[in-house]
Amino acid sequence: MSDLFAPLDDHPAYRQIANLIEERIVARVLRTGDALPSETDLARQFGVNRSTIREAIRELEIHGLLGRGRGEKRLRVTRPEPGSVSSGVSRALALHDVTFMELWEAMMAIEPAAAQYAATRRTADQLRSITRAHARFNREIADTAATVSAVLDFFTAVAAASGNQVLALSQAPLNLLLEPALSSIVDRVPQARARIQTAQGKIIDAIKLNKSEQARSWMEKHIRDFKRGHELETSMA
Amino acid sequence: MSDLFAPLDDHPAYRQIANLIEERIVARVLRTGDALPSETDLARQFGVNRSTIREAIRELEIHGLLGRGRGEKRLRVTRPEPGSVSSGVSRALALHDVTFMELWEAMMAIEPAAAQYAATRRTADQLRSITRAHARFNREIADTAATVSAVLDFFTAVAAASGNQVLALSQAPLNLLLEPALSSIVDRVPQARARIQTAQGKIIDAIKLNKSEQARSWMEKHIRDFKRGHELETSMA
DNA sequence: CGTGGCAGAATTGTCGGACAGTCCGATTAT
DNA sequence: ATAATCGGACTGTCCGACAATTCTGCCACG
Repeated sequence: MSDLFAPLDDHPAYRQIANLIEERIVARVLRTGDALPSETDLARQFGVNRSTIREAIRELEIHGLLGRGRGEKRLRVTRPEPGSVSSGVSRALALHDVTFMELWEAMMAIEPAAAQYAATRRTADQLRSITRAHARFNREIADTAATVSAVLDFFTAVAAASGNQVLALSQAPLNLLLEPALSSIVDRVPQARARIQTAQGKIIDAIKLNKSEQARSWMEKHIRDFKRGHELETSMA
Repeated sequence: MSDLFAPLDDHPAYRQIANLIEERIVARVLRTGDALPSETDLARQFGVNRSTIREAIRELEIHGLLGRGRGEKRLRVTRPEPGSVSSGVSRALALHDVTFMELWEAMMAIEPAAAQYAATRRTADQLRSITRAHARFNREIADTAATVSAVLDFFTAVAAASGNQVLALSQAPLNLLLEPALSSIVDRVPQARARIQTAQGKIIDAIKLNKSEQARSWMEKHIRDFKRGHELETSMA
């Protein structure tokens, strides 16, 4: 199984430094909100050139571990938000030519679970977020883009209300993948809007009344509908 | 909903360049396997300094869109693999203090689905990967770390066999989060090994015989066991 | 006492150039 | 044809520099 010699990979300095800083952040030595030392200072501490430091921080910045408020110069330690991570995942998936079926299967696994937990754990505030997305969906009947965006917001709000960060973070990338497919469906399948509206309403009712089983099963129906919509849409292409 | 003025964010040059190159990659102008022009050349084309180019490339390299084979100098376009993306996700989750219950709920959503699809779609090769992980688990009864790693490999192999890249990519980060918790369980709950062994065996049988419902339900049992194990383990801490 | 404004220090983004180590390709030797 | 060799190309790292912007301490003023 294992060879006698492993291929040695020499990590360039900027990668090592990135890892070192990351360690400190994950170990909470550098806590969220703390400002990072200046690039010059870091260069001195690590005994490398500022250019090298810059390449290292770029890595952490991209991972969302470092960031800065708008118009702020110094970097500070931040906690990566779902959005910053999910874009990376969905770009990866896009490049792998994900099919609608793959996406759909994943949604069938994740969204109903999220709805179920949302029904038992949602706060009043989270419920409001969900209804707000639903209201926006009802309002934006004309504009396809706005409609789609409201649907995605609905999913995001439900996932957030599940009180489960892992589910929320797993759900986030699905949205970005769903967007183009959903646009076509909404555009070309007339009955789609009405069905989405009904389903969202039922899901909200269940979540409001803490009926987890109902929330789950309505979300399942809702997602199933997407498959039907997609089949209709492709058949009329 | 939308303010009158959006906060304008000036994109630094290295970010713009990164986006430009990324566009070309996503649009398949630069295709997988193609070698990227040299840094000097890119600097000339974009009319910026090589340092700037380097910071831009770093971004794409981290996202897994660029990479180089071992001991290769030139960068080439690559497709991001689950591993490269998942580490980012799980780091994000780790920083958010994910609880075992959150992780467990997500596993309950994803792993049974993966097992189910694996049972209907696995190739002979993928089945071999799964059995190999199982065999390694059986062999490594002494070393906790090796045992845990074999369990994680089992999950990875099943997810890969599901033939669904979205599920596979959603599953990957869970492994990294599971590792520490599973180590404790394996270390301190004596019956854990036996139960894992049984469950893996049943799952493999079901996948081998293309019995998707059985694969799903055994995977569910398997994951449920983790919760029991975790409860036992914490109660004896 | 709080507020606003200002000069100077600090910091980032970008630039130019430089050099050692290593990889690649072509040429030459076996 | 295969193996050794050599020069060019490229990356990783360093140095030094400068404009633009932000931060900070200080001072005047209401």
